[in-house]
Amino acid sequence: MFAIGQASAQSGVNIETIRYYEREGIVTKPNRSTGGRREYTADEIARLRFVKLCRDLGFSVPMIQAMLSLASKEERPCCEAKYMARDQLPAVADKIEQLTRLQEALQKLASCCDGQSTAGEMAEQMMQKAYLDIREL
Amino acid sequence: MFAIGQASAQSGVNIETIRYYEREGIVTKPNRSTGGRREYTADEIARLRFVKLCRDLGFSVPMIQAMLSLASKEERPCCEAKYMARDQLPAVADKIEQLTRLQEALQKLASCCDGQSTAGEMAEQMMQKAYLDIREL
DNA sequence: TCTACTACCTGTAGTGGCTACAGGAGCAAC
DNA sequence: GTTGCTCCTGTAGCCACTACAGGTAGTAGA
Repeated sequence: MFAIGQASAQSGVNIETIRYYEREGIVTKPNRSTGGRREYTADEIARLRFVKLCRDLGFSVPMIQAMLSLASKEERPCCEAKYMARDQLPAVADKIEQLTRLQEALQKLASCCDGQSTAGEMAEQMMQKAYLDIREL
Repeated sequence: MFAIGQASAQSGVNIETIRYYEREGIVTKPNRSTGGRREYTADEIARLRFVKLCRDLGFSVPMIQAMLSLASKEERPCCEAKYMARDQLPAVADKIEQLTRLQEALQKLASCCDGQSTAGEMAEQMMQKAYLDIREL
């Protein structure tokens, strides 16, 4: 069992944010000690980490709740979870694709600079290229 | 030249949000018509699209401003832009890696279901696996 | 030219997702 | 038992939007 401070350190989620997630029902309420303090299991901490990961990746809370519900032990038809997972996949694939384009633009910018021309000129070219790529999506 | 409604439709950024970005200095002020209406160039719309893309990908506004400043025409030493681009790259690479893990977990969930066991059992296994992966980061 | 309608304007208030702070309580070590 | 840390609840504030109110520009038809 871990106190909220340990859960925060292990998950990377701010203590205040953990309590906020609990208030909002984004994560389940943990057990309490006799003194009224929250006690987290390793699994609960893993879920916090999962929420943080998804938030950092730009997913909305309702979307994260949908993904977490896939991991719930409720008896629901298998096909439902399958379709829910499939619903999330295009969004994930889109994000990966867009990030890859951004990465390429930044890599070019970081590598092609010859120390002669100004950064503005180089960056302008690269970012124009990135804009064009994005415009084609 | 495009009106704000067209800029919104082409960039996917809400009209109110475009005005907010202008107020906050996140994008430059566009020219105005004689009647005082905003008029956007294709390039300004591309920048709006770029901001939206980055926000959707979970980047903060200051980070996006840093990336946009790479594309500014200011005279600044080339190496500075290069280092700025290099600063952004690890964050982008991290996001791609984490999204790829998430994608794998969801793909397994979407494909391995045999229609016999409950979704809860399957998803629990998959998500436990995903949690373990994340824990190792 | 008048009227109706739509898209735009400024300004302000509200929302989602946190984050910080106030004031107090649990608990371990000395 | 008191010092010092971590925790508690509750509330207020911040960032990044989003919605709404009340009014103006521009356009199209009678």
